[in-house]
Amino acid sequence: MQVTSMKKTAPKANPAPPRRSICPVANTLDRVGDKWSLLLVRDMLAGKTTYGQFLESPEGIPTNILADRLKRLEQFGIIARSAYQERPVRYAYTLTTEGRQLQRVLGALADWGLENIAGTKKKLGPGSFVR
Amino acid sequence: MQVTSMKKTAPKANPAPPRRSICPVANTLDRVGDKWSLLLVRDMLAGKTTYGQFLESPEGIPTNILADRLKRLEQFGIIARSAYQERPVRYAYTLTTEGRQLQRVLGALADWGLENIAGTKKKLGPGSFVR
DNA sequence: TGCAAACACTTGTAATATGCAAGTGACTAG
DNA sequence: CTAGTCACTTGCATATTACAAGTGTTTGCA
Repeated sequence: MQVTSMKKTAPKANPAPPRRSICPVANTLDRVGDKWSLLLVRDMLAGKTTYGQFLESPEGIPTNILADRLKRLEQFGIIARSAYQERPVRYAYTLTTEGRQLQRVLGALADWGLENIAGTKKKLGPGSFVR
Repeated sequence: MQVTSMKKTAPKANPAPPRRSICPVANTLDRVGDKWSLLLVRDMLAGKTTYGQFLESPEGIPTNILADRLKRLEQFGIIARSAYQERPVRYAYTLTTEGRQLQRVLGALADWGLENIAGTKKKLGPGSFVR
């Protein structure tokens, strides 16, 4: 099939999603403002790196949501994917520098929950990200 | 009406929604982990109190979502509703002590956005909640 | 050589949430 | 009496989420 013009192949890869406002809070929420994204960041801060490890978390993220969120977070530059072995290829997901800076957000969310929601507990130990 | 046993009439009014885990982050996200709730908290920290004022924010929250979120946040004890005038009755929504403590979360989200998302700006002035 | 199992997903489908437009009721100003 | 405002509610189309099941690649083991 002959291509007579390149009209359809856009010069930009992504058409830049419309932003709700210039507010930094609104823009941050558009990236991680859902029920799952920040839990994945939490898990990565705690040292988890693989798809299987994320599935083990007690909240029980559905597999399709997990795949979607990993893709989104990677597109936003919050996490990076790298193969940690070939044959079979296995991927490790880790936080970028940007992603690691979300630690302050996670810490604030955790503090609020511990103070204001009965029955919440921080799991201390080597894997804990808090402070 | 005779009550032979109290098995069915629960001592609690609400059946307590199932929690995903005891993690303070997950529980906090179950209350405010969506695209709109924290923007309303932001607006209230900035001094807004009425339904109409929330609608004016640049993000453009739909009216049904606004009504729903105000109800939810009130149920969670994050905001309180009070009539500031009778005839016609008009309501003011304000943060509770718990709600005001979300300021740390908002501050962290704003800081992250300002550092990592190009084009975001904090609107300084009398209404700014940052710090 | 065959077979079960693990990993990292993808697909299908139903339930739920969101976004948009329009409508409602109580009042108020002209 | 009419138009307009405020604070919502309702209907409906679309999008997102949750749950279950399936896929392809590879390894361990009999």
